[in-house]
Amino acid sequence: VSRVFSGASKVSDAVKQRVHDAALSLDWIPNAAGRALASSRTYIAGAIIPTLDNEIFARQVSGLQGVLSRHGITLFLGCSNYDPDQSLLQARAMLARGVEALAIVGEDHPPELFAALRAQRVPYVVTYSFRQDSSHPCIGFDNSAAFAAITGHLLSLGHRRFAVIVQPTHHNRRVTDRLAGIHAALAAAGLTIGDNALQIGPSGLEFGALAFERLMQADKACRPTAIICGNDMLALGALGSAARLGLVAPRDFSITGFDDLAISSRIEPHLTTMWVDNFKIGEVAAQHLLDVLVEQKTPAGQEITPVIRLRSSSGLAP
Amino acid sequence: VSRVFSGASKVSDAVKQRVHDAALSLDWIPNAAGRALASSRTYIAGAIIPTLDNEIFARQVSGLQGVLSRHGITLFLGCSNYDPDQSLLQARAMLARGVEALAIVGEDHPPELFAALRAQRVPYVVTYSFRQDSSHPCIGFDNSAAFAAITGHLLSLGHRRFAVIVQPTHHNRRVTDRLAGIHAALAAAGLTIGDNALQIGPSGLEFGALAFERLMQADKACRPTAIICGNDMLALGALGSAARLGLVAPRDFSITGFDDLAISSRIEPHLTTMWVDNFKIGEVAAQHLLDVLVEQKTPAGQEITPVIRLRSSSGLAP
DNA sequence: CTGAAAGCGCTTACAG
DNA sequence: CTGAAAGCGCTTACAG
Repeated sequence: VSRVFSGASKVSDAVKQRVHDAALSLDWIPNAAGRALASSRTYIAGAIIPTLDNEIFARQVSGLQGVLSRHGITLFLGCSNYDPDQSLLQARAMLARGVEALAIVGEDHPPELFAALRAQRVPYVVTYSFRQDSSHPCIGFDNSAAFAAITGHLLSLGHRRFAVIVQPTHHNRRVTDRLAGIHAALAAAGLTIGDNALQIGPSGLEFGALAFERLMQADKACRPTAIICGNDMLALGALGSAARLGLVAPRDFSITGFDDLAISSRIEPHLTTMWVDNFKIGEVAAQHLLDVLVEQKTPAGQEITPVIRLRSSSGLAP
Repeated sequence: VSRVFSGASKVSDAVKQRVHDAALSLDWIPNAAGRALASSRTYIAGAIIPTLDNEIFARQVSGLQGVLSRHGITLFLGCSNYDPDQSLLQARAMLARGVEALAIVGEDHPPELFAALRAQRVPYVVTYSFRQDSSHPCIGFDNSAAFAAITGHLLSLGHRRFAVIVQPTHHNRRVTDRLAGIHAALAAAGLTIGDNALQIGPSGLEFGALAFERLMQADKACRPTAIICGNDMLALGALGSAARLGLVAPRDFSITGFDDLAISSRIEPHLTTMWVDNFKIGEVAAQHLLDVLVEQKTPAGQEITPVIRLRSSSGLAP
């Protein structure tokens, strides 16, 4: 039975047939626990992401799942909800169940998590974030460079008064890196962001709207002319607010997002933003893990470059 | 070691300590395959959804995953991409890996899939769809009744010329049911949908926009005054198209969606739609499966009633 | 409370 | 090509 089910080995067709018939009539399928124990292979991989509520992570999981299932590997999914304790728990549960490889979004996790992966000799890749000097194999993009590029675009349009609306930075190095990129690009132009011009709050339309109102309460002479948002949702929320206040981009202000959601190019004004191929990140991550598992390669990183989409929400400074 | 790690049994504190110390210094964690083989429990459940690209399914998986992981159960995730062959393959892979329970979106899957679940005695629930006379335990809502309700709302506003924009019906009973609900409600009012007034195409902004243009090419006297869309994305696409054509809801036409995406209440006009608590569907599904696993209950269904959100995209017929 | 042993369902040499 | 046996790492009575 084992020889028949574990593929191409020397079994006569007659026996093969007999085994298959018996399996069919008994509803028998091989037991993975027995196989795992005997072969020390589980054909299971894991993915840990912050949340499925954000389509960028959902797309990554799609990419991972597609490639892995084509190679006979089933995927465990865990969500940390941006809580490092949760990501550690999920990782431990997956290790105990014998995952052979793990993809995890970002590198801001407890050191115990990476230590456990090393101790169990489970190959892993960090996805979404990419830093040249990271101690982990990364598949993603440089958050700092991406936001420096957006800032550079707005500077080239003549903007001098900047504001920023971003997600919480707590346990989220990606956001910290984005802020660092903005600060660096502004500093190179001799500019800074004032205390009131940095709005930090929950990712979503709601806070984008609120933050925009706060920013625009200032005297017209001091108001920011360029608003950099940490993602499209925040920017779309801000644009909703602008419509209610009678402010129009790019006449009264310029605004940028990040992610290039489907809706962002289909509302007025079309949103200037950056697109990251998250599906590809998932696929590349899966391929890297397979390379390590199947061909014993050492896991390397790979940078996936985001693409800037210049649209009508950004224009020359007034 | 087994007694220490499998929880509360009679082991002296001294031995407990010694075992934990040894485990720590050796980076030892229990092997799930051995445990599964000896105990015939795997602590694994599975979820099969059409796609993660749709936030309604992503939310459902979040709900499932949260409840299950709190009960020590890890979740396999599979996506079928609306392909019945894929859902069968994924289900088989999960059964072979010993899932103890399965949640699967919708009931339009190959009979072999449900037969395999029964043969392996793996409890399952069908999610998202709910039909009183279904042969499966369902946790979700009645797609037909939901769309009959939307149609009823538009009828009560005096509309008599209806059009429909929906997703492909192939291998997707949920869409067929939605159409049936619309047809039934219209038939009760002595109305039908003309051939040209039924637009079927890929779910998304793109096709929504295209379908709307097609519908509005007709003479003003024959144009539909009420457009029922299969989901919010199609409706938002249609509204984008309307803006370009200079048509305004609810003055020139009324339009409805389904899902109540975050953006739907934040663009002009606010979209009339229906909201389904998909997170709750996931949580309830997980709880039902746990009830079956832990307390040997027989799986029952549960209806999760959608909520209609009346907003400014629908109004009195011209 | 502790130790020793059988057995869960496979894979993998090994002998024929 | 086929059969028989050891062993993977646990759990679970059982004896003490």
